[in-house]
Amino acid sequence: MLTERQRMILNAIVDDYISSAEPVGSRSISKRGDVGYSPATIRNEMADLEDLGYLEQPHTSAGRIPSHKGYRYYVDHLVPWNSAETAELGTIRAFFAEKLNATEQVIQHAAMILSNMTNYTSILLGPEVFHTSLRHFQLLPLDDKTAVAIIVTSTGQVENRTVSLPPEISVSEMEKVVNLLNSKLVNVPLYKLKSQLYSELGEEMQRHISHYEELMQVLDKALESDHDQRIYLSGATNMLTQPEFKDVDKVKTILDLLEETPTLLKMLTPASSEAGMQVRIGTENKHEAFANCSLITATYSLDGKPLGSIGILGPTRMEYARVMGILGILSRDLTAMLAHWYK
Amino acid sequence: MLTERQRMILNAIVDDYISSAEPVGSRSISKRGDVGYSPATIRNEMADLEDLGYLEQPHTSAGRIPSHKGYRYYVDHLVPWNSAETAELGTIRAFFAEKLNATEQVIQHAAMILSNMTNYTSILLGPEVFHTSLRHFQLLPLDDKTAVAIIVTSTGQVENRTVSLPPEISVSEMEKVVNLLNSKLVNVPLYKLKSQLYSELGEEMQRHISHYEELMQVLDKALESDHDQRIYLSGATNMLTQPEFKDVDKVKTILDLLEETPTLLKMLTPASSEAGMQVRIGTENKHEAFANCSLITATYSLDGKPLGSIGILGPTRMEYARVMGILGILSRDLTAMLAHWYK
DNA sequence: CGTTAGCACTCTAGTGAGATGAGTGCTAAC
DNA sequence: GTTAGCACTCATCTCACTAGAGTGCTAACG
Repeated sequence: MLTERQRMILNAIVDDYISSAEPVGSRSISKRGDVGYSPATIRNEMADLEDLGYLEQPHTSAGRIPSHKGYRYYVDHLVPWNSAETAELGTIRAFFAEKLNATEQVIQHAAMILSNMTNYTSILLGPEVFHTSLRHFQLLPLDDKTAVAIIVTSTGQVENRTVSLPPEISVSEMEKVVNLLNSKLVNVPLYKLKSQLYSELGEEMQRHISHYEELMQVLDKALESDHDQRIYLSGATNMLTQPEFKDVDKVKTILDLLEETPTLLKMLTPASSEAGMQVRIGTENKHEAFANCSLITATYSLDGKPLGSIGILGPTRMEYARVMGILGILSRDLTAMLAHWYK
Repeated sequence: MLTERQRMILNAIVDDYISSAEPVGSRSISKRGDVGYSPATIRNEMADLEDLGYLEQPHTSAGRIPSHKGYRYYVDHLVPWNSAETAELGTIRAFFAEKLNATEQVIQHAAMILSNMTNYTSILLGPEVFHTSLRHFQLLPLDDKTAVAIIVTSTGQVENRTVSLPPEISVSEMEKVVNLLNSKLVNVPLYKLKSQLYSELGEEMQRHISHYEELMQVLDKALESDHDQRIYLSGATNMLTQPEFKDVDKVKTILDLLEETPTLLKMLTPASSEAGMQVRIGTENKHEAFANCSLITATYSLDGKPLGSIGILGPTRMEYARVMGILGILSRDLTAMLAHWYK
């Protein structure tokens, strides 16, 4: 349990370090004014805080920097929550006022806005297709061997994939099946699509249609969602501006990881399942390359169900208060917009 | 006009510098063996080559490095063309053997292969949609206010965009129009779509359909291609491995530019119009941030018309021979594949 | 007893003076 | 025409030294 004074000092140190990226000494804290003690007193407290594990010393004669535990305490107990609200609200409201009309574009645009506002890297997880339902299915022949399968979801997203057609199946048969699908499977959630295909339609199709096996293979391929979630990344190069990443090699491994969709998915998906804001500091992220990074995530939802998440990746020395404020507003607004959109 | 010996020496210097990134001295060239002269002789020639503008000296007591003019000469006259062929052919052939079946996926995958093979950054320009034609158009209502417009091109690419519907237009009218479009505009090149819409169908529609104005606005919006070319970037972070870009600030501006689609388009489009391979060295690229970069581009085509281009961006000290070899093979194979695909 | 001033101590970062060595340009000899 | 030899240049490395920031401890103060 920390004393009030210790909390003040810890808060001051984290604040200072966030904006300067330099170890902070007792004198500079004393001079800030909000902690009315002499450097000597502060030094004593700092020594205690270090013993408790909240601070670290790069070397004997340097100031202190927050440890992971220190950041965690700061985030959990000290972050001045509402500080960002007023300042940033304008930009975000202006963004939503633009009323872009495709979900995908909104998200993509939001990623850009986020990274520009924060100067960190933003990672947005698009609406989870699994939670949306089928609006329309279509199979469009390109030539005698191939066709494009188009799936439109209830949120207006369009997925398409090219499939090759077995020569045994005639065009008219194909059409029959597509019509059947559209009449029976519309409004079925995407993740149930395949199972319903077999359970509800299997029998009927087997009766009316020859080459059942081959046809099912085609449909299987067509309904398979290769990327069930889309990832939007923006401002990855902002990593390079952080002094702690001036070492090119380290930043290379981070940027490389950011190019890998599976890695990002793995980082964001746990957060997307439960609502609210989550902060993962340093090694709390699985990947050791992110040991010096923090990831703040929030979710947006439709009908109370979390649909996707928005995240900001930055150094552990991140402007937590500001970023959390911005993310909070954006996720609320995004949720509100989606609700308004799809009633 | 360079003497044979000068060419040999220039060639040796560029080769050496490409692999070492260090200024190369007379002694090391003499020791290579392929130039059978003493360091002193080579020094004399090097001084001449510097006077002629092919070489540069970072400072008096350093070796020489190739100037832009030197690289240009190397690329134009000295590149050992066929050296790469045999070595790299395997990987590329294996790639095409996989027979991915959607143009888009092939290109995207090709970008990855390229950047992995070369350790540079690859920039691919997707098939220019303008040169393809309409296969199918569809307008799919989402709710009473919005609809998804879907355009399928002759190469199987699917474009989609959300449009908002004016309340005056009824669904049945909408359907009539879409049917009309499909019967009249299929196989029309995309870039002629809008003009044909007005010239061929305008009159007829005006006769049969009320709310002509509003409807045309919707169609205008639906047929507008926001990105008529898609850009695929891969291996941007490979820039970070080059010793000349160890300065984080410089590499930041480069990576930032690479995130801007318009910049990339501007860099690649001139190259995509004329067939063959192009090398732009250093300041030959418009952007001053690319003063230390070279861009090698090749085009792939369909029916003899260049469709798009593939490019490799690296430091001026690039492995020209290898990259040009790889690009040559890949562009030929890509062309062959497209030809085979769409007959 | 909590707080503060003072002081010795530690350690990093920066500076400047050699020393090193790679590489050149020139001259003279082969 | 080619090469060996040599003086010269200049970046880089090393090392010692200094300055400065910051600490920990002790003793004094209210």
